Amino acid sequence: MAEESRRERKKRLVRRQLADAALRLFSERGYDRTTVAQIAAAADVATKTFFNHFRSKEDVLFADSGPRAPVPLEVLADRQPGETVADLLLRAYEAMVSDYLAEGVGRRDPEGMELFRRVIMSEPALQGRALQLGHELQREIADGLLRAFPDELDPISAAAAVGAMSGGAQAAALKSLELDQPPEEFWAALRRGVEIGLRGLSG
Amino acid sequence: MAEESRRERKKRLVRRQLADAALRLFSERGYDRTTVAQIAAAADVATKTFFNHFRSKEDVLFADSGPRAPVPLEVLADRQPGETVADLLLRAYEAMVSDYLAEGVGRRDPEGMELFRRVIMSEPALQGRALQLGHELQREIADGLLRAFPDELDPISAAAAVGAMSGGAQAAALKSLELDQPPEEFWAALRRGVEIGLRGLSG
DNA sequence: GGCTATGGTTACATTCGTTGTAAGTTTGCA
DNA sequence: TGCAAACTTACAACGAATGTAACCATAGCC
Repeated sequence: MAEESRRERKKRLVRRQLADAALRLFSERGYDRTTVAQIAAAADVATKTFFNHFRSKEDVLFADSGPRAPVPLEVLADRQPGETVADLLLRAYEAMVSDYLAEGVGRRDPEGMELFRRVIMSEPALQGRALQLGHELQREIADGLLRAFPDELDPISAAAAVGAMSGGAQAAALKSLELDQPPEEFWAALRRGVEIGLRGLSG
Repeated sequence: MAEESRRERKKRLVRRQLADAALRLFSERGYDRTTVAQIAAAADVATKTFFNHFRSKEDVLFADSGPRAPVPLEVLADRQPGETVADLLLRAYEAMVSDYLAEGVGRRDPEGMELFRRVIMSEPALQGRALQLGHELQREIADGLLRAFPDELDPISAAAAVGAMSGGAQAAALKSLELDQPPEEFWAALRRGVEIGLRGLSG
């Protein structure tokens, strides 16, 4: 498992230093008032080295966020007898949240994740990127859901069901953040968003 | 109403020529293989003039898409007696689609809209921007919905309801486009997405 | 231990998006 | 006619991003 050569270790170190320096500088001076040259200088490497590790300035924030899809997809592949679409979708969603809580985003510590969130919220272009990643995740999950209920769902309904749940959850979560609610209420808001997305307002 | 000076007329003309040239070049050569200098040259103006009209290269595609919110907000402000949240939301949504069909996007003709769609789909960054604009629209509608049902809804539920509907509709519509379905099925998919978003899968 | 291919880093040059500035040109209006 | 405001323009500059070729450390092999 730990078959890591000196070379690989150094490479990972540089990458980590670049990512850390970037997050720090972004939150100190702001995203676009920080140049890639400054990030590279802070990590003590050439500017070009930055682009050897990350495709773009944006990417340094998202590249290590890693794929979130495998965990919920595993749940979807393991449909239990008697489980409805909504039940399974909810279970997949809860597994994803648990994984998120356990692993964090991009192996960052809690303070790092808070910085991460604030930087992204500060820049519209970064929000767009985040929404786009969320959308790709939705598509993967919709495909998994369709595989789990091939006889009961069609591609459109599967996409719509996942879109509704994700849209409800996302909107509720963002609203909660916007209202500066404490963590407890945030999780309650997220739960309500999922519920409304899955079963409508009547639930 | 038509109080338009020669100066304003010329300005609008240049803007229109830039937007048209941009859309044409983007669809001919691809988005990032088209430079702003080329767009400006095609419209026979200086490169800087492009940026006097549009904040960025991306903006030339979205700037004239105009606010879509006023129409549904008007419906939300006109809640009818006995109307449920889902009813009103559905009515606002239908008004928005009607307006969309009548006005198009950015006063473009049907072929222009098809080009517009294809260009956006071709570039992830443009998709991100589109998602972001859709999200802003969601927020405005959620606020309007909360104003219409101040006693029955809270900010979180209103956001979740709008997010669920929008998410369902968006996912269904995109899936339909992805499957290359004809317009008739596209509209049916959109309707189904809205339905699932509003009332859950059971509906 | 030395040799060598590999992979990562580096400086350098270049393209393009974007912004600021100052000067020119057209237009609206007194 | 003349002046001020609004637009356009050329020019310079900065930063993101990419390609290239030289350079250096390491891994793997003798």
